[in-house]
Amino acid sequence: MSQPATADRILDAAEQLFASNGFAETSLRSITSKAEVNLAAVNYHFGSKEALIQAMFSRLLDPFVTNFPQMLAALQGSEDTVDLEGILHLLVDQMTADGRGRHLAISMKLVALAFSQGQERLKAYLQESCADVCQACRQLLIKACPDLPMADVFWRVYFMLGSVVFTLSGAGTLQAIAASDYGVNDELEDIIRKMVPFMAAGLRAHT
Amino acid sequence: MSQPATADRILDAAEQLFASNGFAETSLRSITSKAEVNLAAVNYHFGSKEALIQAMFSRLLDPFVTNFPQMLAALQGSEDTVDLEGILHLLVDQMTADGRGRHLAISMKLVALAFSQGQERLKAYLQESCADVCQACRQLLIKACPDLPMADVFWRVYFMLGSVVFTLSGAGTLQAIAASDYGVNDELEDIIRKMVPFMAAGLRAHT
DNA sequence: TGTACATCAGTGAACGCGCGTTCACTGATGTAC
DNA sequence: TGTACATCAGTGAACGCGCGTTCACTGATGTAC
Repeated sequence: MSQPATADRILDAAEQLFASNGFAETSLRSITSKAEVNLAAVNYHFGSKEALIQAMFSRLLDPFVTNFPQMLAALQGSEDTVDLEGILHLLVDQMTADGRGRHLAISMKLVALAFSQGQERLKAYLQESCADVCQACRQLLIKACPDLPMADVFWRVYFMLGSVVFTLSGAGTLQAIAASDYGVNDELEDIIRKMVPFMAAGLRAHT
Repeated sequence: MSQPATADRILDAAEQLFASNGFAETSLRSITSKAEVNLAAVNYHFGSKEALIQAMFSRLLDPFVTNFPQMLAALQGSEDTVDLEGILHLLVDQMTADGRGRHLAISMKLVALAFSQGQERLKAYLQESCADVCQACRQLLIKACPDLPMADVFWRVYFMLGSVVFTLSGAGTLQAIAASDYGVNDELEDIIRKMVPFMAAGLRAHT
């Protein structure tokens, strides 16, 4: 019966404004103004600014966290020799699915933001909801790199995560530099694909 | 004649508080309280909160930007075949020089913060003051990887920067996880050194 | 050497602004009898 | 079918709090004559 779109309009505006300005820098007034809803609607639908931020991350991550296990299962079911590039390309495909170009950059900005200036509550929530996914990835990578000590796999997962989050969250700026200094016009998807050989080689490197 | 330490005490407190809480989240009152100086001293010495943030980054980056060229010169003077691992280890040594362990994590947090939630003014300043250093690094890496297209070197520099900034800025949390889940107690310096083979292999990877 | 003035480093109290939040209220839709 | 009540979605105006900033002021040090 056509759910009222107010809450979603608030979340849409919040994503964009938080991503480009930060959490404390973005006022509820600017969000409700962009979403064209009443100021009090935020507290009516979400309860508080902090709860709005959590709800925003839930909407962003829940589909990913839900889809991930079956994606991994499909991958593991096929063979028992694991192809590193195959895993990474699958992750990339997952991220770039259904043409969510701009949205991906926004998501990564929000993740970077949460890590660098989020409150403890938010970080704990993110760590908890990603723990399984991270664990599953790590298992897969350990299998794909049997010669590498587990502690090294651990760190290299974060090295890769850093590359992805940093590059994609700053993609807008970096694309502009690349275009003006090197005349290359890489789309976001091109940049992500360029990461695959870099990360695969990094993972395979001898300690 | 023993310069008054007030301004430096403010900068010290600002570094720590901004790094752990963010710019807008940290009030001048909390900074001056930690520094044990009068609230009005910030505006007396720096003019505004924004100017304080810029001054903090200046103090942080200026020594690095100043030292960097002669460091590179020393490296280039030695031979004309450039050793990739040699460059990276030199950068690592530069970062970990004079036992600035905790300080490095704080610096990286501030850089991550500036990228993800800084105002345009600050980002422009950082980009400008790092442009030469970045350019010099890129030249060196292009020489070290003659088979790689320049545009790829460009992107891979940011992949590496992302690994470094992300991992070091979250080092505290990650070290705790590593210790509890894998029983490894890597110091900050160990983590940075682990990055060298990862990044070198990533740089050498075929596109 | 002494006096007058200038600069410097800091201080305490107040200012006004923008913020997140609250509250009494409205109008539409759903449900019970 | 009609009436009474309940719930839901939203609204407009106000509240008080904490913020960055300002300003008149103080006391110490330096400089000129």
